[in-house]
Amino acid sequence: MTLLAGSPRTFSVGEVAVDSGVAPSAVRFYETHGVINAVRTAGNQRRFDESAACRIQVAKLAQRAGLSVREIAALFADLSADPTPDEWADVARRLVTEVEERVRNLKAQLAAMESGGRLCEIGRDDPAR
Amino acid sequence: MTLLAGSPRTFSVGEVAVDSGVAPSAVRFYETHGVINAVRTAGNQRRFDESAACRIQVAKLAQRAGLSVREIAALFADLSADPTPDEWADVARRLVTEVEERVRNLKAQLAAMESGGRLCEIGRDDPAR
DNA sequence: GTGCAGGTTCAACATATGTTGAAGTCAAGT
DNA sequence: ACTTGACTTCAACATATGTTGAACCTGCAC
Repeated sequence: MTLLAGSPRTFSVGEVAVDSGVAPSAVRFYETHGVINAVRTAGNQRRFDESAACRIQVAKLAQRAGLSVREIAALFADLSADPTPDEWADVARRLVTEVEERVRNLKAQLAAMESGGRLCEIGRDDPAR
Repeated sequence: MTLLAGSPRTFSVGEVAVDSGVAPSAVRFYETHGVINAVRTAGNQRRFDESAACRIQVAKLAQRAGLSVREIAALFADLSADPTPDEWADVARRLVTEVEERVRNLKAQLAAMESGGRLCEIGRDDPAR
């Protein structure tokens, strides 16, 4: 059943920054843009669960693969705090599907250019030369 | 030998815009940033060779796959005006290599997360729980 | 209970990637 | 030669992705 809450350990902005390898300002930026979620202490300080650093590491790589912060936030939207392996698996599947689609598009265009003989008149008809 | 120049047809900003599916302002932007090259008429108007629209179409897809305009310009730097198939093939090879590397990194991180059992402490050691 | 490292917000700055508008010039058809 | 649509440059604006600094507040260790 695994209904027990895991370790209630939380992390400050600075800790998440170190753990994820980005600047504290970036951690705040990701929170305001929905890539990670925070609760607040009585004194208004952010506290993150242990998935935060992980989300950021994935987000950075997803950005390198062409996804915007908005797209990444949307992708992570289904993820609960301290997500289950199943939740992560679903996110991973959708993420990989998306980036592979983009790579497929790129490759198709390149292949069309090369097989096109001379140059890429892909979407164009060229009736009168 | 094929030393004969191909068709000396050139294209205006507006023509390249239509052929590549971007706005004229974007065509000028790509020229100032080295994605495409222009010569100038006596009256200072840009004239592009027929590879320009093609470069832009590839550039848009490469951007979707995570490359910056600067990176794309660097990739196209070796390309001559009206590039040979060999030149295009070399650019295509390097481009695909780069984007596939990024996808590999993304997948590796995701796999590490899932096989990690619980969550991603990838680069971190966690001596005291 | 005090000190201070590290937290808060907010505004300004910075870079990337473009778009828009003004003011003026070019090219191509008639 | 004129007209007119498309071109030129330049500055301002817009959005995305952050960083930096000022001014102030918290949490924790002593």
